[in-house]
Amino acid sequence: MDELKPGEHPPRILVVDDEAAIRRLLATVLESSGFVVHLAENGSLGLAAAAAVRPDLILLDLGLPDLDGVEVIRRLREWSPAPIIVLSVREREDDKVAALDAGADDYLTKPFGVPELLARIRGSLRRIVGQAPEPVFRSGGLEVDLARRVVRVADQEVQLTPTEYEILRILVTHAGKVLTHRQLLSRIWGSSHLEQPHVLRVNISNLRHKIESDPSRPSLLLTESGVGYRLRAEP
Amino acid sequence: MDELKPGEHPPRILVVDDEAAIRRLLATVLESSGFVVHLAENGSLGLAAAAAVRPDLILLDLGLPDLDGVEVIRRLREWSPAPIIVLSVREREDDKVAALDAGADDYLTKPFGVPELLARIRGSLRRIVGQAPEPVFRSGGLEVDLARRVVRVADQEVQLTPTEYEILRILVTHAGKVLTHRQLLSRIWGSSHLEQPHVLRVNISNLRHKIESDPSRPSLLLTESGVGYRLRAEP
DNA sequence: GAAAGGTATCAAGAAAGTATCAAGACGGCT
DNA sequence: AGCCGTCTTGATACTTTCTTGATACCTTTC
Repeated sequence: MDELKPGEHPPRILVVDDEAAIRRLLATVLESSGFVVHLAENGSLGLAAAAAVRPDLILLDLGLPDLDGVEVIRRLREWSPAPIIVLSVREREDDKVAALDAGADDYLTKPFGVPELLARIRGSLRRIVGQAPEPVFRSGGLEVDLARRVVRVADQEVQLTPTEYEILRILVTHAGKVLTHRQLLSRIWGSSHLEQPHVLRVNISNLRHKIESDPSRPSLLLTESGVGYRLRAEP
Repeated sequence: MDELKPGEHPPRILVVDDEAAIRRLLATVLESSGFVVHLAENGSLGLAAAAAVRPDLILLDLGLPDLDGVEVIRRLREWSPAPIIVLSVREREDDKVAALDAGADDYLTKPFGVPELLARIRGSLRRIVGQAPEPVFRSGGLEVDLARRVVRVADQEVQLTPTEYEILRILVTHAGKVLTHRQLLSRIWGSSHLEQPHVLRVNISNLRHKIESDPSRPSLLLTESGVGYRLRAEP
């Protein structure tokens, strides 16, 4: 699997299976692979959990006590595009065909090997990368695309230096909140520069001249006198 | 198979398998299901056919006489997003994991049932509806045909060295994004060269002289000082 | 409203990063 | 072996970014 870029969330996986032993096993394995795991023990709970959690991927046992597995797939597919990987003891081909035609993405027969399961999970997740719209911060005329490391002002691309971008990145990821001088200084220059607010001010000033329409009357990058700086978040 | 909307082309499927009997069987089955089928009997021919035919889906036997199946997957994935379903007699989990991690979408062990194969084909095709991007990148006067490995500038073909092409390929597949020096270095020279940006700079410079109209004032291959490089994506 | 502390801006030198040329090393090929 | 194209390496010129100090401005407090 490719390196996870900083700032990306770990994928959420929902496991729907009635056997407690399997739930525990999967939870352990998946969590140690860096996923966030949610568990449900039957179909109705699974559907509810999927709606609540919005998982990035669903592992679904076909043999559930309350609902038919294929029915669960169909109901999920009414609104969720998340990949569904079916786990089942049934070897019968009809079952596989029905599950896949209902909208499942993959089918694994128990007992399955953990490495294969992980590989199929990686594959399914890899396939949906890029279809999900990437988070872009917008406020005023400002647009910050963290994934592409591109900043636009009034649809015009703006060139930022590494430190300027780093300051903006931190402000964006905490948009609306006040960040103290010390917080910014320690995250960008390290704790040795905590008592040198000057270097921060110069950079904030430069940054304003690049992203504010009237740098002397900031509307986005606001000063909180005596405290720090704050990026205005759109309502 | 679901109803084909009028005016839509039937999906093209490329079958790469060295056993004539299986090729014949699949051709019959797939054609009677409404697909257009193309056949290739080894890895090199398969790669060539894929570039020529641009199939919507590829059925690939892993045990080919000339090239390793995983290698074929990797080479396909350099430019093609088409789903790849692996057909193989190998049961070993390692093989499955390797194929899936190389970019295969699915893995079927021979002998497989035809209905299941068709179900998996339907599933894979359903998933890519509307997202098949043209594998030809265009921006400014630059044209990069990833499938044919051909680069043109102002409709004039340009000869790139292997490393130059590899750099360009990575930039194209992440067009618009900033790629850090370290990302580029590790993907082209491996993680041992992470601290040698010089070799990258020389290659970027050479590449610019081949694809930029004014290499000293780059308009496509942009420098992000202190960070890395980025290929301008057309709006 | 004046003083004190905090903030903004400018400009210049230092440091870091980047571009380019060219010479030699390497590897595949006939 | 000798040729070819390609890759690596070193030297050097160039550009961008960072830091720093001087100075003017603003905000808070009394």
